[in-house]
Amino acid sequence: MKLNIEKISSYLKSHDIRPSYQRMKIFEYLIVNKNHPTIDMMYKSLAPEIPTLSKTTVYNTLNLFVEKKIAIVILVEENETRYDADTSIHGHFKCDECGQVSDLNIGMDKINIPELDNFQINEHHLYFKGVCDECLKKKK
Amino acid sequence: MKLNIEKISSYLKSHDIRPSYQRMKIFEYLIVNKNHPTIDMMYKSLAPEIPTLSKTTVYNTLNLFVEKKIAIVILVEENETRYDADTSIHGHFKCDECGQVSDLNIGMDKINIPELDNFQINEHHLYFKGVCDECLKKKK
DNA sequence: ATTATATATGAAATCATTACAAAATATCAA
DNA sequence: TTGATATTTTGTAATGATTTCATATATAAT
Repeated sequence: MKLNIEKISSYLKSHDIRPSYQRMKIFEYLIVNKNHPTIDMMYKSLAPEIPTLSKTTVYNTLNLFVEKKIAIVILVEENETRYDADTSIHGHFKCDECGQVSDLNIGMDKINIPELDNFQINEHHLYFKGVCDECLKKKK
Repeated sequence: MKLNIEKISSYLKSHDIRPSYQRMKIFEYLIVNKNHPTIDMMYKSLAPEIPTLSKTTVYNTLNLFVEKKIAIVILVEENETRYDADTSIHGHFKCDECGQVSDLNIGMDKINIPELDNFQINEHHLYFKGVCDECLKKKK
């Protein structure tokens, strides 16, 4: 997706979200950074640019994005929630050393689970935790 | 694993955990129920039997179990943590209707992820959310 | 028995998230 | 443009899960 304002605006509109300034900046943050941020990361990053920004607005906006299905919740930690504007089915890896969360290209179609044959599946979640190759190199 | 006290006691000891009454009852709860409980579920279930039980003890005990690797943390909800005494690699399904969390037999070996070739993987997490077959029948 | 160590307990603190009411902003009809 | 109305944003207070901490209790060692 391109980054210009009009693209973001029409993308939000097409998902029944009125494109306010805050909503556009928050959505832009997600697609530019692709870093699976926490609420606090987004707030800290955008606050200088939007001095009146309230953390509540970040919460409200992300809840709206999830409800309208243009973002998903990612749980890789016990104490905080992360978000991703990539709603396609894919996995994640969290490095316990550098803290980065990266994407994994995993089509869930590869995984066949007979136990779920008669189940209705709404959400797919796959993630790993460990140490990434960069951090492994540094540790040597 | 058998359920008798001595088996539990020696299992805890073999993992460097002193088998106090509370610890044994909490571990017994996990392997008898296999229901991936929250702290509150364990506390409410055991409190009548152990009137002096404190919720802090349940927290402390589960943190100890996880540290000593005889239990794992399961994240399927944003607001609460669940636990499982089955530490083998497997997946979970949470039904949004009845709330039950069930096990899935998924060897992660089936999933080959080239992106992680040079990564050290410590934890594997796979879960799905949706509606189970029982609840689908009831809805018709 | 006595002392030392480990564990359990409950109250208070912490921290992410939500609820709520008021202020600010945008939309729309005239 | 103006005013009326609905929507969004904001800040504070409330909520709820989890942790901290000091004390009490139980267990182990001498």
